[in-house]
Amino acid sequence: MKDTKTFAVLATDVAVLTIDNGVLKVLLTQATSKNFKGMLTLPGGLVGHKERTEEAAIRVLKEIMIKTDYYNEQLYTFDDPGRDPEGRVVTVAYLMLVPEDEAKRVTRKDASWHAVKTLPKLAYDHNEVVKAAVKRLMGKLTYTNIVYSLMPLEFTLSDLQKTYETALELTLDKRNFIKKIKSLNLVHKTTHKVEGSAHRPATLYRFRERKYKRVDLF
Amino acid sequence: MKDTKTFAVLATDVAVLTIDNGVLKVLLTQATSKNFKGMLTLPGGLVGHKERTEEAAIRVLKEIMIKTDYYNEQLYTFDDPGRDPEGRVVTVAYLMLVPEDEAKRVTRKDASWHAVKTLPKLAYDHNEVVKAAVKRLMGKLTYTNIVYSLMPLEFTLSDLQKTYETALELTLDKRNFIKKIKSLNLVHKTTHKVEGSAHRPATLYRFRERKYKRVDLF
DNA sequence: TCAAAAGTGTTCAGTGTACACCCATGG
DNA sequence: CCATGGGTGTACACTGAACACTTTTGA
Repeated sequence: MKDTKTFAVLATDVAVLTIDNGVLKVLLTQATSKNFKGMLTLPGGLVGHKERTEEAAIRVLKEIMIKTDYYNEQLYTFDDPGRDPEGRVVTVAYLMLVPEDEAKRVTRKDASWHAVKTLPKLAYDHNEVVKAAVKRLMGKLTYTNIVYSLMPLEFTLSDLQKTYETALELTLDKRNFIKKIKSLNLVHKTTHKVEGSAHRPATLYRFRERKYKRVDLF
Repeated sequence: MKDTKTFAVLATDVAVLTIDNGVLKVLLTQATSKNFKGMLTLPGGLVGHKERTEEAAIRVLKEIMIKTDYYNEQLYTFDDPGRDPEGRVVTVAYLMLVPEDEAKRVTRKDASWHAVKTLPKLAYDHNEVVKAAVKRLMGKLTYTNIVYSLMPLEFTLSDLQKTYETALELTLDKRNFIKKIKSLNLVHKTTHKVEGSAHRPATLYRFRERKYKRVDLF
């Protein structure tokens, strides 16, 4: 066996996550393969001969979303020989994070957001992929600053807190949270405030830099 | 392009790391491909048609090492279309950790350990793979208990400390280190001591469990 | 008795946690 | 004036960090 060149079909799938109104969601489309007709699936497709898997992932997403320059990282490679009944398909999965306000900008009709907590059985091993994506997200939220990739340009500190609470499934004390965020120097005030709410207007903040780095949260 | 099935050659490479006498090392073999003749390379090979990449990785390692049931995790998939001059080869890289006392048990003559700090130019993109492996190791040492996979069954607390110091490139205070390790309840004393040293004999310890879990170190 | 590494506690600073009330606005 | 979420400070416990000397052994 060791001298046999093996030709595998190379694919990519992307778990695009966002937080929508206090719910962690993943972007799903309708499966087209005859084996999974009628089921939901992660956006994905085959990789071109000269193409990197990440490029292929972006190419596929461009058919679904207007913008694709969001946080994206390689997640895991799924290689079970039986994962696709049609043959040996190895998929390099990616994790993409989209801010809540951008998540509306999904252009294809068969694509929509689904709460990760209540997913039906997905095509292929995509339930497993989503699980890995959520786990990765939860890990990275606690020891890096990637939360910026889930937030709009300007946001309130309550928004930020809710994002952590939703994604990490915990509740935080408002005063301690703010103290922490301020001590890490991740954000700065803007001169803007949220208008039109039936209560004291919240100050809008921005991240000092939207660039991945390690920081020590919870 | 999106409707073209792409056949890629699927390979696997393993960065096997160990700590040898205060030096972090990686297991390398002689490259055989004509493009990289004479260079060193990570152990690796092509993946069989019905084979998982991890199985293939273990199969390849069995030709080099007596035992292979060490800590092993998928590291990253390297897919640059130009990474192998002979054609499109996508490699799923693994990270394996071997305890110092087991590292002697390398059976093939062309395989040997090399300090990761002073590697020559390796075949393919294997310098990059090693770099990713070391980075992963350093991360996991700080927030999990995988250090067990680098230690022999019994070890002194100084050994353990030196392992962290070597792999993480830092120095630790002995008293604080022991306090930390004890508070995490990771190890327990044995009745054995190290004999024959020209100083007070050190107590040997064991891990309570050699099972991956998150813990909060440094 | 000397050299070498093992083994052991305390103090202090800083961080994490618990906790409650007033503020600004729209309706 | 009421309802709603925004915004703020303090006290205490705990953790992390700095730091030095005695013990046990072999040579």
